[in-house]
Amino acid sequence: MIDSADDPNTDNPGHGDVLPPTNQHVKQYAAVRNAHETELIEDYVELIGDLLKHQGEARSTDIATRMGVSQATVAKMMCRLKSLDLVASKPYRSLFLTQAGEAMAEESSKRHAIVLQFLRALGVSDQTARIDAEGMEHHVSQETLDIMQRFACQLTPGHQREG
Amino acid sequence: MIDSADDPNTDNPGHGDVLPPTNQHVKQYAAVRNAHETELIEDYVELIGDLLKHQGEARSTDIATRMGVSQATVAKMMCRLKSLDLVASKPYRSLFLTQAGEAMAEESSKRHAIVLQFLRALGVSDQTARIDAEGMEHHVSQETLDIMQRFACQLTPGHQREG
DNA sequence: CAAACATTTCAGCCTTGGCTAACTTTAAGG
DNA sequence: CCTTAAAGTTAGCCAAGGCTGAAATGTTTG
Repeated sequence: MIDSADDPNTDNPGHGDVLPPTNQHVKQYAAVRNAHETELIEDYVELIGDLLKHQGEARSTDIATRMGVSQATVAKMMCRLKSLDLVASKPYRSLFLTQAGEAMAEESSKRHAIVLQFLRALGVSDQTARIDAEGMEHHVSQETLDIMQRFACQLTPGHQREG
Repeated sequence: MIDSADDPNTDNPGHGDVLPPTNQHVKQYAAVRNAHETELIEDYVELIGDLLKHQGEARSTDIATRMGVSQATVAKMMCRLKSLDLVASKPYRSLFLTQAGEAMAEESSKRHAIVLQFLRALGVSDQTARIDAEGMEHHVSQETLDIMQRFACQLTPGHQREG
C-alpha cells in the first residue's frame, strides 16, 4: 500500500510534478461543484435581464428559444427562480426580476462582459470568444476578473475592435 | 407584442449593446450544456490519471477523498466510466485507464496545465489560479488555449515564478 | 485460521435539469 | 362571438450525480 494523503508538499508549484495536497484538491473540486449549482441559475437570470433590457419584456418562449430548451423546462426553472425570489410574475404573463434577481443579472452581465472583452483583447475570434466567455464566466474568481479587466483595458485603450 | 427573433444585428460587437442573434445565442448555451456533460467525466478521468502517475495506483478511496465525495458516488461514476470504455478494473481491485481514458486524461491534464500556467502568468495568486483553472479548463476552446499557451510562454520565458 | 478492519459494491433515496404530451389561457381573425 | 393559433402550465418520465446504509470482499494481524 502506498502512503497516500501524506502530502508534505504544500508549497509545490502545482500540476504535473506532484499531486496538489489533498485538502487543496478537495477545495478545487468543491468550488467547481458549487459553481455548477449556481451557473445555470445565473444564466437564466442574466438572460431575463438582457431580454427585459433589450426587448422590454421577457417571455418564456423567447427564453426557451434562446436557451435552446423546451418551454416546459423554462417553466420549471422559473418555479425554481421564483422560489429563490429572483423572478416574479403573474400566471400567463411575462416575467420580471426581483431586486435580488436584478442584482444578480447585473453582476453576471458585468462579469460576462469583462471575460468577453478580455478574450477578444487576447485575440480570440469573436465567435469563439462568445462561446468561451459563456462557459468561463461562472468559474472566474473576483481576483482573476480584476486582472482580466485591467488587462483588457490596457490592450484596448479606447474601445474594442471587432474580429 | 415585440417583434422578437428578428435579429438583423448579425455583426454587432456583442454584449451590452444588443442581444446576440438568436442562433448564435443558442449555440453558446448549447456549448455550455455540452461541456457540462463531459467536464465531470474529464475531471474523474484526469484525477485517475494523476493518481496512477504519482501514486502508482488509483483507488476508489483516494478518488473519493480528493474529490470530496462519498465512495458510493465514486463507484457509480466508475460504472459510468466503464460503460464509456474509459476505465477498467476487476471487482475489488484498483482502477486503470483504457487507451481512450489515458488519452482523455492526458488531454485534460495538458489543458489544465496550460490554463493554470496562463493564470499564474497573468499574476493570479497560486491558490486562486488553481481553483479557477479547475473550473475554466473545460470551457476553453482550442483556439483560446493556443493563445493562452503562447501568452504564458511569452510572459514566463524560463519558468513560472511563484506568487 | 479467524477476527477485525478497510475497501468496494449494491440498493434505494433525493434533487436538478432535461424531455413529451395534454391541458388552459390568452390573443388574433373571420 | 367562435374558432384557431400561440403561449403558458401541469403531470409525469428519464438520466446524472449526489447521499446513506448494508452487504460483500480483501487485507492484516493475532
